[in-house]
Amino acid sequence: MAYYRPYHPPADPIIVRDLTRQQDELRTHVQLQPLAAEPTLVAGCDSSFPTPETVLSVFVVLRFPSLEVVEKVYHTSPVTLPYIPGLLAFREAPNLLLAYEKLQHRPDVIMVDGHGIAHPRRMGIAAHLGVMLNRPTFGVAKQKLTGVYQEPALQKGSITPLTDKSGELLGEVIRSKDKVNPLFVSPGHLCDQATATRLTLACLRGYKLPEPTRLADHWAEEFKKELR
DNA sequence: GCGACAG
DNA sequence: ATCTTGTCGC
Repeated sequence: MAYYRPYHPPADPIIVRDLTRQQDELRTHVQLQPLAAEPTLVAGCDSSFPTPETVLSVFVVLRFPSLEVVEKVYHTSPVTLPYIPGLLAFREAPNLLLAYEKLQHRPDVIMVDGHGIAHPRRMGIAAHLGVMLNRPTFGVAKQKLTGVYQEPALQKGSITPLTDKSGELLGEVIRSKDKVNPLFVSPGHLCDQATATRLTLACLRGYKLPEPTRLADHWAEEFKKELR
């Protein structure tokens, strides 16, 4: 279905080199481990762009495992960087952090819209945000960034590993709903693959996207409309 | 040199 | 991500 291949405009090589080094430094702080305890509050976050020069980030907090919404906030800032594959965090994380600060509740774990360690340098936006906040995070992406995998069975719940060419596990490809494109789930920080996958499945409610990201996606779209 | 390329 | 209508399939 990918009739057109996205064209990625050339990015300033100086900026790319600097940000890439920052990722390598941040990477040394990442820790993959099970959560200290079963979560009570799970957050979801996502960003939208009301205008090409404005970022709008949303955070929603849900009680777990009931998934009832307990809070939702958003924040907007001017865009400072274009989208560059692999450097998404530097474009969206700063504003996500500002939105996070507005929360009255402290989520036990955060589900991020994007990859965790399933990244060329193992520093996707979920891992990046986790290190910045020093909080548990994992990523749920709709498209692959890097790695290889076999298509999971068409039935909901089917899972396949996402690995790099050397066989290292980067994440898991999950069919969250019958016959819909699978999701790419990977740990970010202070979380492990088993936990990320387990929570993703526990947050499904009949839709392709797990509730935290689905609702964050929804509100990112709603708040965007309100701003125009 | 040729593809791949989160949101 | 964003623009943007109808349409095919379950």
